[in-house]
Amino acid sequence: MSASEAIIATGEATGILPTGASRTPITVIGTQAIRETFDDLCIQQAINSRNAPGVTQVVLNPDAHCGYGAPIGCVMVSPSHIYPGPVGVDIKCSMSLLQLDIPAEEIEDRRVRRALIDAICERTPTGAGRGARHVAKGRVVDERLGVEALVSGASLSVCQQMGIPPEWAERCEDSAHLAHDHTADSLAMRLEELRFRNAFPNFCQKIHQLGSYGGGNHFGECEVVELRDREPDTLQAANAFGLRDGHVAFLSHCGSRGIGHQLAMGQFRELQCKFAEWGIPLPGGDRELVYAPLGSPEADAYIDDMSLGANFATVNHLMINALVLEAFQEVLPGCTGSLVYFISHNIARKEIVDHRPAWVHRKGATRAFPAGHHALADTPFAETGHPILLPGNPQAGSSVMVATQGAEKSCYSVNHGAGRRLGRKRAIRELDQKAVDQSFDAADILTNCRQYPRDEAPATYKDFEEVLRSVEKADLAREVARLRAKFVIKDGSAADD
DNA sequence: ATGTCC
Repeated sequence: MSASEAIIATGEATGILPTGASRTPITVIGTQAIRETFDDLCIQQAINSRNAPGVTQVVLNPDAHCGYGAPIGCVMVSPSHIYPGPVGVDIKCSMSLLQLDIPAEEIEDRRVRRALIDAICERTPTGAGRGARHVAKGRVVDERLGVEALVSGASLSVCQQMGIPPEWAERCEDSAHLAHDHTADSLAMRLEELRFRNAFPNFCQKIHQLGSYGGGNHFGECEVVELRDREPDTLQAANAFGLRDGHVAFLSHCGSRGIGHQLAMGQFRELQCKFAEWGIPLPGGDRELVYAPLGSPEADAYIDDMSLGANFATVNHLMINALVLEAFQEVLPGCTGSLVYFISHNIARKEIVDHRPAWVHRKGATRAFPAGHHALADTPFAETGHPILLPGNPQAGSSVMVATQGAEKSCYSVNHGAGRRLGRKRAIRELDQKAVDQSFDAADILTNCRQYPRDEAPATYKDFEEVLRSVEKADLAREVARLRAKFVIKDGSAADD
């Protein structure tokens, strides 16, 4: 039986995979059209993850596709083990949304939008590369403050020193990540140890990347908020989120940049060496699925490194939002902005699953706690559920959703976007540059790119409507607002040849 | 995702 034949559909929206008589099957979220997008390797990765030691549940989301060890677009739960691969190479890659008090009409004029693009690009660099690409009005963070950000995340002190409104920390899924022993001191010691071992060449250059987007699928996007409907539930959620219908908002997607990459790769390498040295069998024979039992020095080290990367990503996002707000204020003096939410889709968190604590690894998956969830008790979202930020593509729009009680079936998780349909190489080979650029022009969506990267064109992503239909039919979440793109900030250097 | 080949 081939891997894809192992999918058993149990309804319009969910399917299961048999993975052995005694285990809970994999939960698959997706309409039939979506399930057909899962290729054999993606399914095989899900099965390997499900059969891996200590794993009690795996959820495959509609945006799933092949990843490092585990599919991007999956949730893996373990009460006893931690898995670096199912967090991924970009630790705490996340979404954030800034609501501005600007009516949509004020940015209708293309010249205003062009000025905004320039003002934002002067502050927030895009692209990979050594350190932050030089930008005229970026913010330089020195070594001492960089260390403080890595160790304590978006603390009051860090926010104040970086010009981040401290109240934004309350609008974070997690504003700070602690060490394995729940202290920040151990994180500081771990960071010192890593630097002593020279695990961070060019540390200061990596710190300079605070406030930058990076490349690949990372982006900043100016949106107009369009509430889904005027039903009381939608209005209550929109109100709690601080969303304003018909007004401008700014959506950001980025992660922990070079430092998270260095931390993740270092962990993969070290654990793979230990598995080889000790002759431990690899789950599904895949070295990308190495793991560590909780309580072991290896697990402690991974949790610490993940937290360091996660704190960088958090401060990076908040600084980007502060810089974007500053750019808006330069072009449209007097405007104000407030953070709707900052939420990750590449992180492992300790949560309660089936009444006991477990590490929930979300790899290209978004936490989805509904109204009344115990973990939201002391947050602004206790009565509504927190905002779920899902990038679709600039032409289909992006979505703000909120979880329903049905999200329990997916370990309180949803997808993290549309998911890739075409591989990058194939997209570059098959898509016509002129057609891609003209499609943006026709939709009146401006970009900072001279040429929009073909491997990031909307056509390279799955049908966003079908993905959202999968989420709603499975009764995981409902849409609160659609975000309509007005301009995109992205690394366009690859398409420039 | 990534100092995308030190």
